[in-house]
Amino acid sequence: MTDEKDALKNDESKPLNFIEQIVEEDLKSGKHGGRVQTRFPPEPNGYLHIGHAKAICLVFGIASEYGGKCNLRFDDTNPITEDTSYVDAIRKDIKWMGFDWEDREFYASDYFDQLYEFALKLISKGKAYVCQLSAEEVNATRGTDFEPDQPSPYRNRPIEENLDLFRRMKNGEFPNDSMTLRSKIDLASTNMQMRDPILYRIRHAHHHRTGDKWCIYPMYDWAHGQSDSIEGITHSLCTLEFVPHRPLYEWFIQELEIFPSRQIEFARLNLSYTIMSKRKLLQLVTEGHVSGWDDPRMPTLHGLRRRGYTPASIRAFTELVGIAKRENVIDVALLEFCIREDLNKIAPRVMAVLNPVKLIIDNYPVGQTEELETVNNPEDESAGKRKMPFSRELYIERDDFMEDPPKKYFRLSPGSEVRLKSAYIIKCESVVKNFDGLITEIHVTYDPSSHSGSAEAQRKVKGTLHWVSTPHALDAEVRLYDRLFSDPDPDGHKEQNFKEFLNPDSLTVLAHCKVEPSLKYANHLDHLQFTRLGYFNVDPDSTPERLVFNRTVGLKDTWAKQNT
RNA sequence: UGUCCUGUGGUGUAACCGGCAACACGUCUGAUUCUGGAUCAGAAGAGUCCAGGUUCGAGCCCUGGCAGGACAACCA
Repeated sequence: MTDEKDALKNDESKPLNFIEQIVEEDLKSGKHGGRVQTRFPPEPNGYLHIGHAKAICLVFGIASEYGGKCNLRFDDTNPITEDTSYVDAIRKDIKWMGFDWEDREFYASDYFDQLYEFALKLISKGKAYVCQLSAEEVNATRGTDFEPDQPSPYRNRPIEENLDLFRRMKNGEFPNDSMTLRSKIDLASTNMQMRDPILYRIRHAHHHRTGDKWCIYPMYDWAHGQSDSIEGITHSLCTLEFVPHRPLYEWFIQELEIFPSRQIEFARLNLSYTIMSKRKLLQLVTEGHVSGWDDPRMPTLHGLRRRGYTPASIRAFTELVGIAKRENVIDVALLEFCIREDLNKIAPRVMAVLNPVKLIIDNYPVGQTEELETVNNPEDESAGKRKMPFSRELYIERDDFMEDPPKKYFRLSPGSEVRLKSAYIIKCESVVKNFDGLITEIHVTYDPSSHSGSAEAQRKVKGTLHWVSTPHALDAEVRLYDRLFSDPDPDGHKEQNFKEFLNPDSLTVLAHCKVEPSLKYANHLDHLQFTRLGYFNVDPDSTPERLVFNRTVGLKDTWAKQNT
């Protein structure tokens, strides 16, 4: 991991993204004494997804690239949506991605006391007031783009009274929603965020960390920037939707005279055919469209992990998508490219027949079995070899045989010769069909001198087929996942509409898959490549009695064109 | 009808102090046959949102438009 980062840093040909440029300028000018400190600030109200992975790689990456540190800080200011189960899931995901926040695990709720003191300071300066308007009433005072808001009747409440009321708010003397603390900024600002934003609301709710200590909770704007300052964050990286909040972020820093963290925004990741909105993902879970946050079809890190994605492939992906400020939609094909590229190197090749048809070798002795050696991974010699049982009856893929083949069909057909992977060259002699005309047996003869690896075996044949020995084959269940949504941009649709694009065929279970016997106790194997079917992992529910495999990603779909 | 952000091949990201628009994915073509849908070789595809201006020279600087996005939660 560290080596990888160092290599990146030393790669002069790699252009700097705009954030790296900012950091380097700051370093050059000696800002903050050359210190770089970032943070990853998730709200524990959902699972992390591939979009968060981009942010994680960015903030941890920037820190390590410039000799800094990155904190993990849970933005837990809203007790009614947050939960410790999410905290645990988020921690697990960041570790899985390969990043380490060491002992710097913080919580915005750690700063509630400090934040309260800050609020008292703001009130004392006459820059905040306790407002007793209801949410509806506040809305009614809102102006328009070119009309200022009407001032709250409580806007000019005396400082002492504000201090008293705010203390009593904190002490629980008032019911939920009865009053708020608002900052006093500029009701005519063209930036809506500056029109007396709310700092605190009353919530008599149990918090997953502070319990019942507090009944007033800070809003995002009041908590986030100040938490950055408290931690001495030098570069506070966030997504574009917070751009209009930056003036407020800076206003608080100036008024409170605290550490000047700088907020820098970048464009969030969007993936085609994929939903990233946490709210919508939650809906998929709660309404039962998926089995949970870790459903293999979910874009969550938990889902991707269960599906067989590797952290390295996701890191490579975030590197490829880059960092910029323009809205973007990344083609899922790029993510799939990254996982194929990774798995191609590490996944052992295994024989599996999805749609089997029997192949009988007429001149092979009845009852004989031999063990043939085959390489586990042609891309990686250190992966070693294994034995495959071979016998008179085999299964091959039904579409690897054609009775009446087109010109460039290089697989098996009447009279043609092909090689059985790691075994012998065979020649098709005849076929047996049932009443419906369906082929039930293919009869072939084999060339005993064409054993894989022998001198005679140098003879060229047109095609190579994968196979499994019928008496030795294991039954397995293979899950092929299609995309969850049929629309390229389901996230672009507002509100409920995204559900119209749910793909009813997103999960297909195929029984009757035949796999080679070496997979009986394959649970320890993380990744496999089933010949021509794609990359798979072993489902956590799999047992030796019931083998279940998830397809991580299919192989690149050019088979039809190659037709060989 | 406001403020802010952003406009570069199909997608994404580059292009130093203005100097022949590059890389990756995707697409296509060819080679290759013990599977590797890999690999190798090659091709097509943008003249940088538009219109002016400055300049020997503009994706980059200036002016004016246009388009897309964000912002009007007691969410973050």
